[in-house]
Parts: sequence; C-alpha cells; structure tokens
Amino acid sequence: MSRICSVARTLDIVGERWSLLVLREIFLGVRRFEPIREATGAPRAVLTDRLRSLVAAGIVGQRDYREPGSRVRQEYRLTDAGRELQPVLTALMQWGDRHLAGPEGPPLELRHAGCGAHVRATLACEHGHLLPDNGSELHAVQRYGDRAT
Amino acid sequence: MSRICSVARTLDIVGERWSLLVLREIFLGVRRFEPIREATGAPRAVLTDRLRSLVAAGIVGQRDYREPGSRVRQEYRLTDAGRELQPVLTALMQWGDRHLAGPEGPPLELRHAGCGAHVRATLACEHGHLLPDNGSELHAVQRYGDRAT
DNA sequence: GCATCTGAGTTCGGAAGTTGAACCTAGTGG
DNA sequence: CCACTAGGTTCAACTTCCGAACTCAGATGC
Repeated sequence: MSRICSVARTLDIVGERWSLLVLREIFLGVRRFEPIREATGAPRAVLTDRLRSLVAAGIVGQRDYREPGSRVRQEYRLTDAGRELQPVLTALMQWGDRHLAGPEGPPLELRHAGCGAHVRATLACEHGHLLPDNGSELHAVQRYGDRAT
Repeated sequence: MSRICSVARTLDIVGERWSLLVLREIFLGVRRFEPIREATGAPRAVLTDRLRSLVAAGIVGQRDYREPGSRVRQEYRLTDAGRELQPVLTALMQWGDRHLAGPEGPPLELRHAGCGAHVRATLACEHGHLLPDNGSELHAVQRYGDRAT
C-alpha cells in the first residue's frame, strides 16, 4: 500500500542529491557545463547524467552557443516547467537560512525586482489569506491515492 | 570553487530519496514505523536510518506511546523546525500536481482550515506583493559564498 | 602540417548506499 | 510457555557515486 502523491512523483525527477543544486545554478544564470560543475561540486559523470535527465524531463532545454574562437557547444536553460520549480528552491533556501545559516547570515538574498523588498516562500489561500509557515492552519483532503501494492 | 548555499545545506539533511516522503507522512498524521513504511514504500533498514537522522537533525522528535495490550513503543512527531518544512513539501506537491498529475487531478488537496479555500505555495515580498511562480520578478543578491576548494 | 589547449564528456575500479528477505526481540494475551 | 506483533537488525546482491585519468573535436600557435 503505497501512497500516490505528487510529492513522490516530483521527487522521482528532482529528488536526487545534485538535481536541485544544478537547477539553482541555472536559476542564478550559470548555464554551461564547466561552471555548473565547479559551482555545485558534482562529479562530471554525475553532472552529465543529471543534465540529461533534466532535459528528458522537460525541465531544462539545450541551446547552441559559440564563444568566439571556440567551436559550437551546448548551454542549458530552464524551460517554463523548470522555472516553476522556483518556489521549491526558495522554500529550501529559506529553511536553510533560518536553521542552518552561520552567524554571517544567509549567503544569498532574494529581492523583488520591482520594489527591492525581501522575498519569501509563503503559503497563501485563494481568498488571499497568508498562512503560517508551519502549516498549522492547513487542512489536507485526500481525494484518492491509496494504491494496492 | 563550490558555492556556499542554504539550498545545499538543507539538501544535505532532507535531500535523499526517502526523507521528504517520510516527512510528508508525518505531516499527514502518520506517526508510527509500520504505517510510515507502508505508505512510503521505504525498506525497513532505510526507514530506520532516515528516522534516526531526522531525529538527529532536530526535524522529528520521538515520544512514547502505548497501545492497550501492547508494550511501550515510539512514535514520531515533527518539531517546530520540521513543521517549517511545510512550504517545501507544498511547493513540491504543487509542481507535481501541475506537471505530473494524471487526468484524475491531484491526489491530495490542501485547504485553509479557516476559510476552506485552496492553499498554494507562493512567492511574496515583504511589501505584500505576490510574485509569479516562475521567479521572473526575482532578483538574487549574492552576499558572500564562493568558497575556495 | 603538427603540437597543444580547452570544454565537454567517457571510462574505470573502488567505496558507499539501496534493496527485499530473513531473522531477532521484548511485551502481551491465550 | 507458546504464538503474535511492531519495530528493528543483518545479510548478500545490486546499483549508484566518486575522483582521477583518459578521450574527443575543433581552434590556435608555430
């Protein structure tokens, strides 16, 4: 009896050690193999593999580029689906900032391009109410999803 | 040169295959070993190990319980830090609902306990502006964090 | 033409993690 | 005192991960 769940399905795609770190770099504008490898620390073989599966999953796309004086190579960009993982990364970062940051404070800050204010991942309902981060005002409704194994 | 990042630090703790699924179950109120194992499908040895590291990380706490006619056993509950991972789970679930759900729609719905409206993980700035999920209005400011390796 | 550089990727053998199945254990009820 | 149960532990096979060394192809210097 294993539960059908969108969390599980999403983790099948981005739930390994390096996938989300790779996405973080691409979000930050790092698009090429070597720089991504340096920033994440992933071994080459693993990075090759992860980029391939992110492309296969439609989260990342490839595009040719040519640095003057070099041959054509590939760079990696987020697709629309990939960009929609931003709230996941933001929520992870926010938790780490709060619970794991050193005394120097968070290494990276996210600001609203429009007004410059600090951006947070929040839970909000469709009537516009803001919920506490700890999920205390949350009510989960199971619609279906216990699967005979 | 590996980047210092709260995403990476958070993933060191909850970034393995089963950790977030275990947390999802505990969020849903499943608190005991056997039911968690059935719902997630994790092998026993792995589940034992994950629960231990979640406890060690201060995300999950243990508490005695005693079912009538049984000896004392342990159940697992979220700590405050653990509950604050709710936005991460919600964001993962939301992405899966949008990109991986079957024709039946999402298996689980989250509602605001107060008003019953659907709850979403969103990006919002401290001035109260709601940002698009795809991070398009986001500006990342690196404060420090390139670490010589 | 030939050697060399570079970014991207492959190959390799050893280390680490994951798996399902079988076994262990301490109370409890019959 | 025997069987049952929830929660682990152990085990051997298997898979994945790792870092280091190697390959590949096109660009450039000589």
